[in-house]
Amino acid sequence: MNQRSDARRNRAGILRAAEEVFAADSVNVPLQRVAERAGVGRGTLYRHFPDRYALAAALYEERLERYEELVERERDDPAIVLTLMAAISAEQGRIPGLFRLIWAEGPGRSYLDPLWQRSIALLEEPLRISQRAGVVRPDLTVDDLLTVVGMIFGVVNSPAGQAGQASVDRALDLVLIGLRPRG
Amino acid sequence: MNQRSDARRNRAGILRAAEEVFAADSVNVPLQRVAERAGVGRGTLYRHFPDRYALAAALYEERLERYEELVERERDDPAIVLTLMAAISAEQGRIPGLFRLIWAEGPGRSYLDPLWQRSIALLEEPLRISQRAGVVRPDLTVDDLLTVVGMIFGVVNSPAGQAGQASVDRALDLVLIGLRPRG
Amino acid sequence: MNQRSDARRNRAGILRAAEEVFAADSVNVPLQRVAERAGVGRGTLYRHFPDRYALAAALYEERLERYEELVERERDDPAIVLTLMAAISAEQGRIPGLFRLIWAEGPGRSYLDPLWQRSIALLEEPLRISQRAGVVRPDLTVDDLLTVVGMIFGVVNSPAGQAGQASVDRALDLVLIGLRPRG
Amino acid sequence: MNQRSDARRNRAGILRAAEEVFAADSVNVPLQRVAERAGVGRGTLYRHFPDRYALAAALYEERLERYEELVERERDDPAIVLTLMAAISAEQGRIPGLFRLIWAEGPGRSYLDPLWQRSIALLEEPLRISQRAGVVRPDLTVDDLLTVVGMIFGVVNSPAGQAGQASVDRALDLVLIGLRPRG
DNA sequence: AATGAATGAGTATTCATTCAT
DNA sequence: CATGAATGAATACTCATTCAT
Repeated sequence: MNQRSDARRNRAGILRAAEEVFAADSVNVPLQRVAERAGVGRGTLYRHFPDRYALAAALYEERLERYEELVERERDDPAIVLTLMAAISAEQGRIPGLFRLIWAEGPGRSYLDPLWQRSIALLEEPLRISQRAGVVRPDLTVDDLLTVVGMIFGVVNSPAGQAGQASVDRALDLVLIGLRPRG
Repeated sequence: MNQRSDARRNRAGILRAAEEVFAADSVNVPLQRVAERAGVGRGTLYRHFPDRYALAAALYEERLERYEELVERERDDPAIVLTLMAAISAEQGRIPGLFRLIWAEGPGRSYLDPLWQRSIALLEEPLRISQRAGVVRPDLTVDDLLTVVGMIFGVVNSPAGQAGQASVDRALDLVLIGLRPRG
Repeated sequence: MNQRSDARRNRAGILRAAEEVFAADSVNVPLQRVAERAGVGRGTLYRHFPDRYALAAALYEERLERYEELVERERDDPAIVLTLMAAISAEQGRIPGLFRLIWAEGPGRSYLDPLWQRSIALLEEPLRISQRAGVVRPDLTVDDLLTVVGMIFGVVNSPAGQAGQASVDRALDLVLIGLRPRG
Repeated sequence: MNQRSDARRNRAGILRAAEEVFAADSVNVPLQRVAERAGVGRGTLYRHFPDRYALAAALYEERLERYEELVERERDDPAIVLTLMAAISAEQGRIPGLFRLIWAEGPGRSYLDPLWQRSIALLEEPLRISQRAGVVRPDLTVDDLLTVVGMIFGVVNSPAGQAGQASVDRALDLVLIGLRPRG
C-alpha cells in the first residue's frame, strides 16, 4: 500500500488498460496488449498481477468497492436492494467473461472465494432493509439475489442481450415481478 | 457405397465425442482431444468440421432438432411453451460455453444466423398456443422467451449456479412468475 | 517403433542435431537451435522429445547401446573391463553437461533411473570376467567403476581437462593403477 | 567513514548469501534470490558484483585464501600435498557448478585466469616438499594434481557421488594409490 | 549509496491447421 | 478417404540489467 508513487500510478494504469482491452475485445487477449495499452513493460504487468486471474479479481474488487459505497450512501432508501440490483445489472457484461474467468479457471478458487464472500456480505443488509420495508418478498434470500445477478449476466452474454440495455431492462422487468411480495 | 456409411458413422462419432469432451472439460479443449475420443485422426475431424465453430453449430443444431420434435409431439398441450422452456432450461449448461462460442467468435456469424432464425421459429407457435390458452401473459414476445433462456443460461454459468439443478429450478420459479398473466 | 519413415528420419535427425549442438555449445541451448539444425519445426521436436531431459536421455541411451554391443563383441578379452572403461572415458565429455542434465534436474529421475540400472548391468559381466582373469583387483565393485567414470567425467569438465585427450589419458593412467591387483 | 564499513558488510553478506543459495540450489538461481537472502536490494548486489561470474570468482578466491593459509601453517608436514588435496577434495562439490561457471562461461576468461594461476602457484611448493620427502612419486606434476582435483570434482557431481562423503573417500583411495612412489 | 520498480529480450510450450503417406 | 506427422505462429512467463526514487 505504501508503494512508490510511480508504482501506484502503474498499477492503476494497468487496471484501466485491462478494463478497456478486456471490454473491447475479450478477457482472453494476450496480456501483452494490456501492457502496451498501459504503456508499461510486460514485466511490470506481471509484477503487479502475477496472472490473468489476479487482474480479473482486481477489476471485480473495484466494482465491489463501488457497490459497497453505494450501500453506504443509500442506506435509508427502503428500495435499496432494488437500487443495488439495478446498479449491478447495469454494469453486468461490461467485461463479458470477467466473472467466468475468476470463477472457472483460477488456481483453486483462491481469487474468487474472498470476493464471493464479500459479494454475499454486500447484499445482506440491503435485503434486510428492503424486506422490513415490505418492498420485496419476505422469503427471498441472498442466494436468490445472486441467482438474479446470474440471470442478468446470462442475458447480457447471450444473443438476446446483444440488443443492449433494452434487453437488460426487459430482463429486470420480468424477474423483478418475481421478487415482489405476493398478494 | 460403403464409404459413405463410414463417413456418416465418423461424423456422428465426432459429434458424440465433442459433446462429451466439451461437457467434461470446456469448449476450448484442443480439438485433438475430440479426435482422440472419437477414435479418428485429426484430418478426418477437419474434413467433417472445418473449425471449432462448425462443431459447435452442429451440436446446437442437434438440440434444435430435438426441440422441434418436442413441439411436434406436444402441440396439444396448452402449457406447451412452459414445457418447452423447461426442456430447454434443463439442457442449458450441459456444455457451458457452447452458445457463447457460436455467437461471439464465429467468422462473421455465418454459423449462428440460421440457427438463431430457427430458434425464433421454434418458439413462435408454442408461444401463440399458450397465449391463446391464457397460460402466459398476452404481451409476451418471442424475444422475451429468448431473454428467459439467456437468464437460465446465466444462472447455470455463474457461481450461484454451481449448486446445480436446484439453482436452475429456483431461477425458473422466480422468472416464471413474471410470465404469468396478471390478474 | 513402427513409425512413418519420415518420422523415423526426423527423430534420428533431431538426435544428431542435438548431439552436435549440445557438444558445440551447451546442453542449455534453446531447443529452437536444435530444431533449426535438424531442419524441423519446433513442434516436431517436442512431439518426439517432450522435454530437454528426454532428448538427453535418448542420447545417453544411444551410448549405452554402443557399449552393450562392445561387451557383446569383446567378451573373450580378459581385459574387457579396462577396454570398456577406456571406451566410456574416450567419449566422456563429448557433451559436457549431458549426464548432469539427466541426473540432476529431470522430473523425478524418471529418465535416469532405468538408464542407471542399465549402466550398472553393463559393467557387471565385464568386471567379473576381468576379475577372474586377475586383470583387476578382486575387491573392486561396480560402484567403484562408476566412481572411476565419474572421475574421468570430472577431468574432462575441469580446466585441467581442457588440454584434451592427453588429460584424459593421464587421468586414466593415474587411476588405473588403483584398479590393478596389488602385490 | 561509516559508509565504507556498511559497504564492506554488504559485500560480505552477499558472498555468504551467494554461498548458501548456490549450495542449496544451484549456481543458476536468479540473482534476486541471492539479494533477498543477503537482505539487500538488487542494485546493491550489482554494484558489488557486476555479474554472476564475479560472484563466483569471489567465492573461489575465498577458498584459495583458505588453502594458502593452510599451506602457510603446515609447511613442515612432509605429506603436506596430500593434506592439501584432502582439504580441497573435502570442499569440492559444496557448490557444484561453481568451477564450471567461472571456467566455461565467463566473458573471455577474465575472471578465471588469475585464479587459475594462483591455484597452480598454490600447489607448487607443497608438491615439491612432499616429493623431497618421498611421499609422492617424483614424476608427478602440478597438472597431475589439478587433474586429481578434477577427478574428485567429477565424482561429487555424478550419480555415483550422491552417496556422499563415502564416495569421495573411496575415490581418493583409488586415486591416491596412483600418486605414491612405486616400488 | 541503497532500494526495488521497470524494462524487454529470451525461451518454452501449445495447438490450429496443413499435407505427405 | 483416413491418418497422424510436421509446421510455426502465438503466448505466457522469467530474469538480467538498468535507473528513478
